[in-house]
Order: sequence, then C-alpha cells, then structure tokens
Amino acid sequence: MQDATSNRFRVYSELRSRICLLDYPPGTRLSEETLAAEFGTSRTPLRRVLARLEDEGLVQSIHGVGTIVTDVDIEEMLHVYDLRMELAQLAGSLSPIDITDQTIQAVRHFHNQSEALKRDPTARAFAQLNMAFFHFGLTLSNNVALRDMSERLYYKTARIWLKSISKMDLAAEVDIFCREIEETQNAIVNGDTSAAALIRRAHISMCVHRLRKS
Amino acid sequence: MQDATSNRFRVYSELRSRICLLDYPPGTRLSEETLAAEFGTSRTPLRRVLARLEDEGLVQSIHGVGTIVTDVDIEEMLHVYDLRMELAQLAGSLSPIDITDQTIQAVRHFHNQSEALKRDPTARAFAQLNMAFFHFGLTLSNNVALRDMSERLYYKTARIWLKSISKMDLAAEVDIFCREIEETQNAIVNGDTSAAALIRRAHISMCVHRLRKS
DNA sequence: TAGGATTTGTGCGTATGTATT
DNA sequence: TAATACATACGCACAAATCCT
Repeated sequence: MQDATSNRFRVYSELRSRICLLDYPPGTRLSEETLAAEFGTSRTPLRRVLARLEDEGLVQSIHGVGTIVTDVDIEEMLHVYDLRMELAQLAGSLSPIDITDQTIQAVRHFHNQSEALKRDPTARAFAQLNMAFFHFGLTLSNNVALRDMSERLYYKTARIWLKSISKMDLAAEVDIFCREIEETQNAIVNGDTSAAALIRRAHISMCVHRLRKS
Repeated sequence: MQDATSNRFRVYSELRSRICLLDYPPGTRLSEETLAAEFGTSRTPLRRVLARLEDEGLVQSIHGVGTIVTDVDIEEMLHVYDLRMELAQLAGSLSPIDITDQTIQAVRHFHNQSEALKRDPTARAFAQLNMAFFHFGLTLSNNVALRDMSERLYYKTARIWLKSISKMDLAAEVDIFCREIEETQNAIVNGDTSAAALIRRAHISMCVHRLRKS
C-alpha cells in the first residue's frame, strides 16, 4: 500500500490525463461519488484532488451543480502560449543540464516513437507522445521553478490543442512533429541545450500560427 | 455574508500574508482547529485552504505531526529569483497595458508611501509596501497567465526575502527601494511600460546580489 | 409554482500516525 | 518498551444549492 501522498498524486495525475486526452472533454460533469468508488476511496480524499485541479483551472466546482471540466477561451489560450514560448526558450539559459548519454538515448527513443507514429497516426497516440516529449523538454533545465510553471501552463492548454489538432490535417501535424524531434536530436547530440530550447520555442510559435488559421 | 469562494479566498489570502510577513515564521506549526475557530468555521473548509497553501509550497502537512510553515533552501530560492527576473521583464513585452492617468496616480501613491517609509522605516512596513508595489507591477501586463505565475513565485520567496532584509541595513534597503519607485515613476509617466519592466528586473537582480553577499 | 432528485459544501466523530514521557 | 497526548487523514451524515418535472 502506497502512502497517502503518493496515492493522491496517482489519482491527480490520472484525472489530469483524462481531461487533457479528452476522455473528459470540456463541459463534462465529474461525479465525486463515482470517482471515489472507482479509485477505491471516499469523497474526502478525492475532493482534495479535485480542489487542486480547480486551483489549476482544469475544473470548476459549483455548489449544487457538479464539478465541470473547464473550457478555455481563445484569448486566454493565446496568453498562455505567449508565456509558454518564453519559458521554453528559458529552459536553454536558466540552469541548463549537462547533456549525457542518457539524454541522447532519451531523444533517440522519441525519434523512434515519432517515426512509428507517422506510420500509424491517431490523435490520441499523438497527444500522448507529445505529452511525453514535453516532459522530456522539461528535464533540459535544472531550474525546478521553471519546470513547475511550464508544466502547469502546458496542462492548462493541452486539451484545447488536442481538440484543435483533431480538426486539422493530422498526418501533416505528425510530420511537423517528427521534424521537430529530428532537429532536437541534432541539437542534443551536439550538446547544445540552448539550440534545443530555441527549436522548441520556434515550433510552439508555428503551432500557434497554424491554430489561429484554422 | 459572502459566498463560500470569496470567504475561502479571504482566509487563504490572510494566511498567506501571515506566512510572508513572518507572523508565522518557517517551522511554525499551524493548528487546523485553532484557525478554524478564529475564522468562525469548521476544520473542513480550513483544510481546503491549507491544501492550496501546501500545493503552493508554503506549508507542509505531515500526518500525526501538524501543518508546518516550510523553509526554502538557498538554491531553490536562487532558481525562483532567476525565473522571477525573466518574468518581470516579460511584463513589458507580453500584452503590456496602455498607461492611463489611473496608472500614473497609482505609482505616485507608491512614491509618497515610500517617502513616508524612509522617514520611519520598519521591516514590516517595508515588507507590506514592497508587496503592494509588487502587485502594482503585476497590473502592467494584461497577460493573466504571466500575472498568476509571477504572483505565485513572489509569494514563494517573500518570507525568505524579509528574513534576510531584517539582518541587513534596513535604511539602505529602503533607500534603494525609493529610488526604484522614482525610476519606475519616470518610466510610467513617459508611457514606457517596457522600461518600467526592465527597471524592475534590474532591481531584482541587484537585490539577489546583495542577498548572496550577506 | 412547488417539490423531489441530485450534487457539492460543511461539521464532526473516528482511524491512523507521531512524539514524548 | 509501553502508554498517553495530540495532530492530521478519512468516512459518513446532513445542510445548502441547483435543476427538472
């Protein structure tokens, strides 16, 4: 049996994933009692998790109504992306890591997975790989505050990104993603964390432009 | 009677202030029952507030021990300051506000208050004015995500700053603060939000250098 | 308009964990 | 080592708010 904190994080992480992978699309009503039963606990610890999700803006609890997955308006999303671009670049200059074989191995792993995704592209698999690659990007800086803020902002808009991507040309988006990973791999094997961060920023910027057009 | 959300924020805000003004210095044990009685509620809604403070790193609840105000190690604090400097500068470039008479009036108000502080400097009054001026700085950008992240990071280190300031030359620090406000006032009356942001960044940077020396 | 069904918010007793004597 | 005191974590019952018939 895990301790309470670990278990709480497990439930939090699971719900966050479901929201961001659109298992719970915006507007979904989450039932405290149902979720408590599913995770084998009571309402109290589950409410602790929902409270955190509410503080982070992923759900909103309304007395007498329910706990509802939020939507994000376009202006707010653009603000978040503006900031995320800056933070992505900062990962290359604020306490960047020393690149080791482990780092190189990790990015090669993503390269392989992205090629596999190109052969069989689905929106969900794309979202999952994109999320995993984002977490890899976080590890490029040792600045914990930067990592925490970046993660929080990422999860705030991830579901909106996925919703938009689903309406766009999936194969084309996966192709762009593959090239981003290739470019990142080049930067990483050359030991250039700063370049990897700039590549990330550039791709976020281009992604926003495509989102605005659609 | 306020609604539940407003009341919750009021309690949250009050406790956050007490922690950051060192009414509750690091290591203090907060009693759920005592605080619940003080705010005229039961333990349950108070625990909701403590949960948020814990998620933000200001306190840590340990089963069987208590809820303890955290300390911050020096390395973590330097990481936060590195990031805060960047965010302060970004306030001038990400959705900067149009400066109005109201903005100018606000900064003049701070100028007056800082002069008053110089005549009768206390660590606590300094901390309070510094906090209020920080909130003014937040209003220079319309990017809500930037404001939220900046605020969160500020409160994460504010109590450590105050603890250090108390051991330094208070009059000298107040003097520097007054000059920062004067410079900011010049930038603002000239309608130059970007300059105001750069001034802020510069002063955070210099503050960190002084903190490291002490 | 009224009332019942459903949902989140609150209060409190109990379980569980920790520290001290 | 054991027992006592005391803190948070949990589960449940009920209050309050909303929605729908």
